[in-house]
Amino acid sequence: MTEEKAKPANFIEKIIQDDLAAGKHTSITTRFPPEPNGYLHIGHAKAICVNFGLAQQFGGQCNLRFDDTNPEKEEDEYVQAIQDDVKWLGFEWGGKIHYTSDYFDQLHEWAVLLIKEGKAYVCDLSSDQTKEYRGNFEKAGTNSPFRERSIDENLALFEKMRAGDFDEGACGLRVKIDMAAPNMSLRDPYIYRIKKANHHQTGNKWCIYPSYDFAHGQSDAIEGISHSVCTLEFADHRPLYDWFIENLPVPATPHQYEFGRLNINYTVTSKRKLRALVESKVVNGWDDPRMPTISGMRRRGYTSSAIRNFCDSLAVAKTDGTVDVAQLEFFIRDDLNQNAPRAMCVLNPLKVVISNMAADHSENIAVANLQDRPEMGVRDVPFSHEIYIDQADFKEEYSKKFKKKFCVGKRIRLRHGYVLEAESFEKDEQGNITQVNAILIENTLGCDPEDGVKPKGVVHWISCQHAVETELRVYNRLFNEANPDGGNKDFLDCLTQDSLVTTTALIEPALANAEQETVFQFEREGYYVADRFDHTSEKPVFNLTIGLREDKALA
RNA sequence: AGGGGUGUAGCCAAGCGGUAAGGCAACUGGUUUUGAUCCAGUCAUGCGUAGGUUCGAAUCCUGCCACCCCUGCCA
Repeated sequence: MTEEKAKPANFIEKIIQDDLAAGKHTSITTRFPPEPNGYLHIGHAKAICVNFGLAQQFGGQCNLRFDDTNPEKEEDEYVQAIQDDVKWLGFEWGGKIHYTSDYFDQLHEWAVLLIKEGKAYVCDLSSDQTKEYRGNFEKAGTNSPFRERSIDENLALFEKMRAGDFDEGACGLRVKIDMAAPNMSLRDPYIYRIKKANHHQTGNKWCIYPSYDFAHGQSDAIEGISHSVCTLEFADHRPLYDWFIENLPVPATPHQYEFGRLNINYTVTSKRKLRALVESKVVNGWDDPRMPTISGMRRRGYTSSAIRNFCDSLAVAKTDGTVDVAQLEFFIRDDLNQNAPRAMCVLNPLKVVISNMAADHSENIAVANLQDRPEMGVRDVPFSHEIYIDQADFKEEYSKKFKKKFCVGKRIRLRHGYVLEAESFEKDEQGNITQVNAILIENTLGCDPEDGVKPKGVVHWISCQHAVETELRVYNRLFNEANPDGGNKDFLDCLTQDSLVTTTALIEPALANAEQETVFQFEREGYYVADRFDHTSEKPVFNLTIGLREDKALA
């Protein structure tokens, strides 16, 4: 075991440690509670890692609960996709999947109880009137004229709401707290509203639905959640959360803790904006490789362990900062560098003819898929007298900046192969170099030239007659602004024009048989993944996951 | 009559009265059959700011400033 410095505990871990030490809990239970109204994104990945991570760390359990209190915005497509994403990230939820809608009967019963205790009332104010009565930051609100309705009247009215006798918006159930509270969420919040929508789980059973505030804490209590961890914007709701727990005969007393949500520069992490990108067809769906959705990153070739490592590197604190994308990219490269098999792909082919090699000669060079990882296997790379290298690797004239490039009179090492020496090159009418003529230095497979003249550089290559064509989808960042949704900018005005460039390239024959979703490092070029859906051996398709780091001095 | 949060390097942060951890980025060198990786090293006399308490303050106190969130029958 290597002695690594322990990561300092974050404030939530400390709270849990204290609770456990004080005997407040013998075990802990957390929950990840997405609303199924869109796909999960990198911000959710952090929440998932925090909640499931806490459960793992303290030997507890984490529930997956769909917070489905607003049927108008939700769909079963999303509940399926969310499950796939959580599983793919590598987490297992405790027991069955939970839905807030599982508790609609109980929640309704508790709402009736609040009415019976004189703590809730049916309010007929329109939404505009409600807004006026609520007051504002500087001014206290005023009580609704319906606040003092009798318990019997409220009971009857609420039953009529439930029975579907009222139109949407005609009235709602509110809890009687304090219209003068400085915390706006305490000014008689609505806890039930009329929505005559079909619900993806409960169908047409209900036409009234509990609000987030009325459902969340009680659901936590029902499930025995000990630590309900959410993001900072819910901090104002905590007093309300606690109010329901105190005023209702709930089976447990969960507590809410808030941490700062994840922001990353050059990307947007709000479902609303991601949905806009999908609906305006800026991208090809929620799983477009340019999307910061979990399914998009997956299709991009990001691995789940890289995403988890990134999330674990993040602070769980109350600050609201913006993490540099470079930090995400570091963890992607770090994982791929250690695990991605290597292969060769030539993006801009330049033919090299080897004059001292028989035209009908061809041989297979056995190449390890990943150095120092023999279990990753070996493949045959065919070699013959005509090969392609990348145009960028041949220079007409030698220069110090390009000391590792190929040029006439200089030697170059073919990656995993022989050493070549360039003799001449040919140009077309436009002045483009069309062919390089070279000689092969004998006995240089796996060893240096016997004359002691070692090549300075190494280039990747493909045998002409064995090359396989592939489609390459080269992705750049979607936004050209570090903060696309900052200030008074419209994030749709910050889109990069060439966020997707589709080209063709030449790959080793072995790559055509790659399994979908396998990420390779195309040596000296970058990491590319065989597309999860479109790649086949007949028509290979690779997506750029991320480029290799580059020496800035050479750019 | 506003309330709730937060300010430590370019970015993310640890620190909880004893003299500024760590990661990313950047920059120097070295190794290298990937200009990748890897290895070694550099990078805050300073903790939003002004005072105060103390032998000693990023840590305690006071004032001020800045930023984020809250006025959905969304979550």
